[in-house]
Amino acid sequence: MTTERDRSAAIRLFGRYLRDLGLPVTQQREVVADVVFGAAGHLSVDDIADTLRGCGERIGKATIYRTLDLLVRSRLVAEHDFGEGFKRYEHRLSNHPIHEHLICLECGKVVEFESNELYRVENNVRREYGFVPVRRRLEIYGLCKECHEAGVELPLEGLTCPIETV
Amino acid sequence: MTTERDRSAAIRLFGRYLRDLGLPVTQQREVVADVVFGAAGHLSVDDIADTLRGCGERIGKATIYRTLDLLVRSRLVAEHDFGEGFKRYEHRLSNHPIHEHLICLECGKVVEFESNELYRVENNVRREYGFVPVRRRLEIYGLCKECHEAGVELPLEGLTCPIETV
DNA sequence: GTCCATGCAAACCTTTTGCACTATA
DNA sequence: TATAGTGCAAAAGGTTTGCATGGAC
Repeated sequence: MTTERDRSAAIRLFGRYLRDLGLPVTQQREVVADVVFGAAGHLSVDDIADTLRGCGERIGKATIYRTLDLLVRSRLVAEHDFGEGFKRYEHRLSNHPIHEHLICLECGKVVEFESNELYRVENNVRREYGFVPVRRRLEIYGLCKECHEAGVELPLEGLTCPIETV
Repeated sequence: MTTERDRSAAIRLFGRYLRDLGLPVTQQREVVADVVFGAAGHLSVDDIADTLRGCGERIGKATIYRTLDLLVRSRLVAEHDFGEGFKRYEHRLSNHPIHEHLICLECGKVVEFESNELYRVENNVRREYGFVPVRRRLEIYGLCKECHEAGVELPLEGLTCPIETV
């Protein structure tokens, strides 16, 4: 969650970003940004549209998409694709601006975690492949603690013979 | 790349998978599978359709999508989303069935690499969060060796002030 | 002969775009 | 007042689905 102070500070930062680019700071942009900065989790565009509708704000989806594009460019917001067929958006105001995601295949819950090992991985690829890392994405899909403890089993649909032995 | 032997073995495995499920082994399914198993890289559906057209095969896209679904379910093929707006497919017959991807933001090249650190990461999340990992996805975006050596610089569009200091 | 697959086109879903109108600076 | 944004609806692009026909078993 975001504190009220972080939230308004973020909106001011977004305004600064827009002004630096010579773009107008419109009401719609501020309202969309406020929804994103004030939310805890990973919002879909529909989530944002629903929230706005709940507040009595009448903002078109095109404007939401266009504002999200600016928010992502400003790096105040991260865009995610968890394979659901649409994108999700998450502000980066937490104490852990760089984190990865655990996604439960049963209930869809997303847990965030940090991994220091990833820095080692990035150093390795830089050294071994000459590849210069800029950003990364690590998602681990599986069963969250609650689903696992509830005894959920995931059906394995693949070949009975593991392909590694082909 | 796949050897001719692996390729035909894979097609036989796919046939077995279909028969185990009581599904017909059709010509179209075998041809699509053959294209995927015979290709080196990460194929888009259009890549597959083009290859088929080049062979004089007249197979509808719906069939390609439906066959890819079966191939992915059989776990002989992996599905990827590199954020291009469409999926890519890669057979899993290599010597390194589990690998991650380095994706060049400049030229789009995809390099595969393996990371033992990831096992450690998975053990950590299991221990710390009670999360049971099933599959993972690690993609590192950046500049490949060639683009980096060619002096390519990526434009940074974000706020000048890093958000970590908000 | 019974299913199921195929191919085509239409539908679907998210995202993007064109355009007349409105608001910012 | 110039410039850019907004909202709506239409378009775009990848993927899925319905349905009549054809093929697998």
